[in-house]
Amino acid sequence: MLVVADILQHREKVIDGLKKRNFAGAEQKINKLIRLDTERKETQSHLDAVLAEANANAKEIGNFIKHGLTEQVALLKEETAALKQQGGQLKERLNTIRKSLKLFLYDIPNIPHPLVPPGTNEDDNEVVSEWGDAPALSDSALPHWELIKNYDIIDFELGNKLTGAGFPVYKGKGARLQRALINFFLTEAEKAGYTEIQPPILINEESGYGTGQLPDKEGQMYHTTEDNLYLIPTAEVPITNIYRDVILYEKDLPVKNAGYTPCFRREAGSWGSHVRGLNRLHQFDKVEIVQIQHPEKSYETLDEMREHIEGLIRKLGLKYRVLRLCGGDLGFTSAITYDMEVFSAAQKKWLEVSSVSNFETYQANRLKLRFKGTDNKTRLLHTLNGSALALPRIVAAILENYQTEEGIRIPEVLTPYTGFEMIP
RNA sequence: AGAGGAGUGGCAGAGUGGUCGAUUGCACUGGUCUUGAAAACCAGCGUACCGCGAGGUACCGGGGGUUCGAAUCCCUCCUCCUCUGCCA
Repeated sequence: MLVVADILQHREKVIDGLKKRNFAGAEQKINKLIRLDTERKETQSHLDAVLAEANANAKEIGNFIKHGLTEQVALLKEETAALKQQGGQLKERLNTIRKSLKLFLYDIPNIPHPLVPPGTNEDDNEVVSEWGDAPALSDSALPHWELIKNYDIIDFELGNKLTGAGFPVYKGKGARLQRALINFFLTEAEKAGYTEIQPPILINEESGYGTGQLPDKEGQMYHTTEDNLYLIPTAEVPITNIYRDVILYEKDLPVKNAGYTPCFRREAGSWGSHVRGLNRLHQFDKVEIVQIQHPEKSYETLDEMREHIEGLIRKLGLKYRVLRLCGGDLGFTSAITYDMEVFSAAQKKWLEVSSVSNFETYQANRLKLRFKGTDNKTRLLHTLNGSALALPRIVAAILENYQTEEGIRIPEVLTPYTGFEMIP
């Protein structure tokens, strides 16, 4: 969430930023927020004064008792009881104000970075770069949902039987390809200096709030009501929440963590014919990279992460492009996001396989993730994360782009991990 | 899952109703001394909110309660340890 002090200091900038996102009622909401904060300060000051007086009385009563001045004790107790009642009311009011202030802050998204282009939807995203060539496929080339049937490597019907739509079963070389990709991505992350993490894939409510999935995306996560836990939609949640309520030292920065997890998304209401095959699933595998960085260095880090991700796609030999998301398409908690899209040759579609974002202090503020600088001051850190990479669409692109008459060729970098060069 | 015990500042560890935000040790930071280092000595050393400041307020696992006053008493939840049970 945004920092109230920043809102007070840069009111116009904040409002302009929210407008770039097409955030409805930006001005009114910010004004209301400022009023609430003023009220909060006033109430707090008042309460503090009352408590200070009550505390002084309590000490005085202690002294009276010590000296056996029972009448004074009774008198002062009575007086203090009144203060206490007043304090109770103020406290209640303060809590109410605090709560609605928090709700307001939860409701306000991050301010976009100046580089973020204006726009309302994905058509307004800016193509930053493009790399590679689409393979020359024969006329008999098939989309991946046909290929997986023909080669019997991924089975949606079986998934339907076991769980339901969007939970495919990977079989034989299909399963092995999954394992190879995860292994390849993790090894590359390790080479790039990331520490591998294996986090829990169920998280509690607090963690959900920490990285901003709650309350914004409540309905998008699978919820186990018995224990009030959520299945993670991305490894970002547990891996970033490791640093909830943590104060780091400047010398420990940047923190670089990576992890493989399955990811679970309900995708409520976003099902349709355009999401055939592996294009959209309820459960999928992903390797995520997360960095925690000094506020002045986070944009260098963002570039570094982007290069890492692009490197992976290049090594796999897939044609791709990089998009800078426009204000309207930007995630709630993100200040800037780049999407990497791979070209799926048979579908003739761009498929998003990675999204890398700088959240600046938005998550850190909720997480209370700070660092102690060399000046010994405590400040909020910047958090960043990116997919490196999400598997299903990469698999879709590999299957389609590498299909031949003899079978599906495996990209060279993967063969040490798969142990085979061809799915015949 | 049942019984018992415990949760205090970065760590260790005092404190069981009254100036306790908390003794002390270690660690850490600055200084003195030293050719340098170590040792010794001196000083500093949690977080948040309000205030220009002096200063005030809150926080001893979380939440609630008793009391003029709670780290200390009560209730509840969470976590950890020991034993029993169960289990991959």
